[in-house]
Parts: sequence; C-alpha cells; structure tokens
Amino acid sequence: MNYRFPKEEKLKSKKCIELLFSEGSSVSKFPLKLIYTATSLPKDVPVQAGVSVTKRRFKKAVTRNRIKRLMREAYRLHKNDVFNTISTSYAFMFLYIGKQEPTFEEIEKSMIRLLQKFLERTATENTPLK
RNA sequence: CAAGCAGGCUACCUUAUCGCUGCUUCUUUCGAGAAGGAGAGGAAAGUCCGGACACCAUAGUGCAUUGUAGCGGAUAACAUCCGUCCGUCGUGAGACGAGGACAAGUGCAGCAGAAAGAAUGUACAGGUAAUGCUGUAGUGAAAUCAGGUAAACUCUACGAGGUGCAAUGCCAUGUAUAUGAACGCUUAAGAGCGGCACGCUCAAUGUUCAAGGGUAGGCAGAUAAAAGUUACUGGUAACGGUAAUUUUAGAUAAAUGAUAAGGCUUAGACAGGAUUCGGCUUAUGGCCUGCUUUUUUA
Repeated sequence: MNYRFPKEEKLKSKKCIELLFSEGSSVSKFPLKLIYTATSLPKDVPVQAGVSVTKRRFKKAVTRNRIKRLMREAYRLHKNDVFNTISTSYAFMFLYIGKQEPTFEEIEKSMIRLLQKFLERTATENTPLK
C-alpha cells in the first residue's frame, strides 16, 4: 500500500491544467468537485492531481491553505482505490465548492464518496467501447 | 483597589503513527531507497514611504510637475528614528502638531461699519475757487497707515528620470521571419522617451553574412545579509566602533498537515513567505515592568 504523495503525482504542467478545464468531465459530491480527463502524463504515474480553492469564496490565504491541505490529505489516504482500478492515466483537479471552512471528517467522507462516483462513472463510459 | 499613560516580552506544549519541501552522508538494480538534521510572521498583511539590485544612456541640461519643511543629530536612505525649543490638549503620567516666508507679486475674508482698496461717506471742527482736502468722533483685531491668511496661488531651501525579479542573463527544443552585424541610402518623418524642449543612441527599402523570435520547459537571479547573539567601548539618545561566535525557509498550481491520547489560564487570537532590506499603517490573544490620578488603610 502506498500512502505517499510525492512530487511526481502533483499536477504541475500549465498545459495539462488548461486542457483539464476546457475538455475535462466532472463529478461532484458536496462540498467537493472533481474535474478529470484521460490524458498522457509527462511522468510515469497513474494519476496527477491538483487542488484548488477559489479566492472569491475564501479571502484569507490561511483559510485557503488549510482547505487545500485537508483535501490533499484526504486524497493521499484514499487514492489507492483509484490506482488499483483504472487502466489509463488521468489528470485530476479537486475544487472546493462549499462556503464554510470544513473539518477533516467532512472532507474525508466526501472524498471517499467522490472517488467511488468517479470509478462508477468511468466504468460505465468504458463499457460500450469494449 | 479602580481608572488611565508609556514601554517591553511572547505567540500552546508533549508523545505516537502516516505524510510534505530543501540540505548532508551512505547505498543503488540509476527507477529510487535509508539515515541525520532543517523548514513561515510579529505583523509574512496593506503596498503607504525609503534603499539595494536589474534593464533602459554609469540617466545628462532647462522648464513643467511633484515631495519634504522649527533647530540639531542618526542612517545606505527616508515622510523613519533620537534629542531639544515653541504651540495646543489633559488634574496628571503624557499625547498631538503640513510648526520656513505675507520683508516680491496675485488672491481671499463672517459680523459690525459709509468704506476692508479702486469705491464711497455720517456728525462736529478746520481749510479751499471747488472737492473727504485735513483732524476728531463712530465700527472693528485692523481704516490709503497697515494688519490677517501660504492643508490660497506663490516665494525660499533641499530632494525626486522611468519600469519592476512575470526585471534581467543563459541553455535545450524548433519553425520560418517580426532578430543581429557590416555595407549602402536618407538627414525629413519616426523609435528608445515617459509632460515639453535640448541632447544622446538607433534608423525605412536594398545587398551580404550570421543566428534568432513566439509558445511551453530547465538553470541562474535566489537566499550570508546595511544579518543575529555575547562582551567591551564612544554617545543624553537614535546609533556607531572593536573582538569573539552562529548559519537561520528557499517553494514555483507553490512545502508545516492529519489522526489519537494527555496537560495548561479550557478550545490558543490576528493571521501564510515569493527578489531582498529599513520604516510606517492596520488586525490581534496572553504576560510583565515603570509611572499618574482619586479613594481607603497604615
């Protein structure tokens, strides 16, 4: 089991992020939203993921940092389900769409459900192709 | 004890598990792994001043524009800081102050008053060819004698070029001209150049030679500095000098978190570096010191 979240698994390329926002699909489980797309990645990893919190909802940098940390932590603990299931590589972007500062418990529950929904969605998308 | 004034310090801690970003050493199947050690603030914030640094001319001259303004000092520099005088406020500890000049010119001015400067006149007296021509009274802080006002123009002294690390330099990739050099043409218009003028540099098209630009990526800039601590020393102080000693974030879609348990003033406020320093301003939990006033007690 791999609970690490090293540099290689972070979404960094500006090109990938633009592609993600223009062509990506999304699933959401309040207060989280996941934008994803199947793409080739510069590094040899299953998924590259990034997190984002809009400045509009949270003015203070401290709050934004905290939410991003919580999201990264929840992803780190539960990403293995995804890694073990998917066959192609994906780019992820997690957005926080709530308006209140959450607790880790809320984020963790939402993250588990969100990743499950993502797996269900990709499974149905891939079935007709086969 | 209460109310208040001034200043300083600090910014939850401990353990376990998982995890993040650099650094050093070792191992390596060159993918990486292991160990050690380091890892946000007093305001990192607002971006309000002043520097360093980079490029544009080693940023020059005049005007315009604009900043500062008792006096003396500190400093790389400042609108900051220190000392001091004066003024205002406060019982006081203290706080605050755009505190140079109305000795050149222009402007502005409530009430009262005929009239506050280009306009006119009341009463009494004097005087004249005639006239507010002269004096006194009257209004007012101030009456053809001037005064007040410069967070009014202005004057004086000193200062200010512009753009900001997404600056700037280099590397690889790579396609076709928006690049560079030389020659030649022109001396008009234009660009750098930003309010204007001067001045400086470049310079259409063409020929030859050389290699670039956009876009995405990497490296440098980029963390050792007007640095901290201690001792001695000069100075009322800000601050300076000498010696010893320490190394203290360096990311780039952006690192400090999560979970569990325990403790404490019982959920610990305000709040997250982004080229970097000195200030100012604003937000804010706790603790300590000195002082003032009133009352009580001795």
